[in-house]
Amino acid sequence: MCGVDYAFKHIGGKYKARILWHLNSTKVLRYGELSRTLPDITTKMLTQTLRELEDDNLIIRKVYHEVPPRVEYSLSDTGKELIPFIKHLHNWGKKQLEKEQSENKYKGTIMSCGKTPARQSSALAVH
Amino acid sequence: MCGVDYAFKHIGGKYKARILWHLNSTKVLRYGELSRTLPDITTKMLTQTLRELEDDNLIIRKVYHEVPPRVEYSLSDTGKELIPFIKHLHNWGKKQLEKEQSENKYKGTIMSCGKTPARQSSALAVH
DNA sequence: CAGGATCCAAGTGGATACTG
DNA sequence: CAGTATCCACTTGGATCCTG
Repeated sequence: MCGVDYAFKHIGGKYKARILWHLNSTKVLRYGELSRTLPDITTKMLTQTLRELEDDNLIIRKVYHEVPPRVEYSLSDTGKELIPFIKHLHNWGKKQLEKEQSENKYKGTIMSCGKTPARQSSALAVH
Repeated sequence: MCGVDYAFKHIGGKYKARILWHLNSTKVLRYGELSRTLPDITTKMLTQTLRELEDDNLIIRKVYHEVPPRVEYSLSDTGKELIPFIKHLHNWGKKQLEKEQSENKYKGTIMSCGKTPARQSSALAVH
């Protein structure tokens, strides 16, 4: 077990980083707001993910005993420590996405003159 | 699709970050060396993970056509851009682990990334 | 409104045997 | 040495319906 392993175990998964990221920009979000912020998430996954984040002390869950019920989620101090890295990751991912997009513009027009070369025959191979 | 999503898709998984991390400390590693560095990985997972990293242009695969065969892996420039953030993650994870250990949650857990400590080179300290 | 409970499909990783 | 090839267990996440 190492730090990298540990970290990925706790903030890996499909939605955790995104939830932390959104909580950082908005400071506090209700359950329904989170649900709308992540349009593709199901209630099961949202609840489950929030529980895990709470168990790991990355977010704070505040329940208001009202009718109708209200629950607010915000970043804990430990969770805030992850923001710089998520930001780095976000920028890197965005850059790569843009790079891929500009490459895809020419896909199928100029680039495809022949068969795609096999992996082993790449220019990197030393003969 | 957002940057965070993209990034996690490409460096998520059980071994990717660890492989990049080790490649950073050692600069270049052969297949067998990586296998020994990550004692719990199977050849199937190691090969598969390396292929994905290569397809995403995060590592460079250099084949020497010798007998016995030799293949060396190293970080690409894009891969190197990920190191600062993996470092952040590593430190955060280590800190959390130590916090938990002092709470006796993980009694007897051995903390290390792989077999060889792979002393941090001076180049790493630059960041 | 903020979940809980099931059931199920897809994806991820492991064990083992074999190869150029 | 550096992988392939199968087969299989487990985990993750999705769909749907229900509730205090």
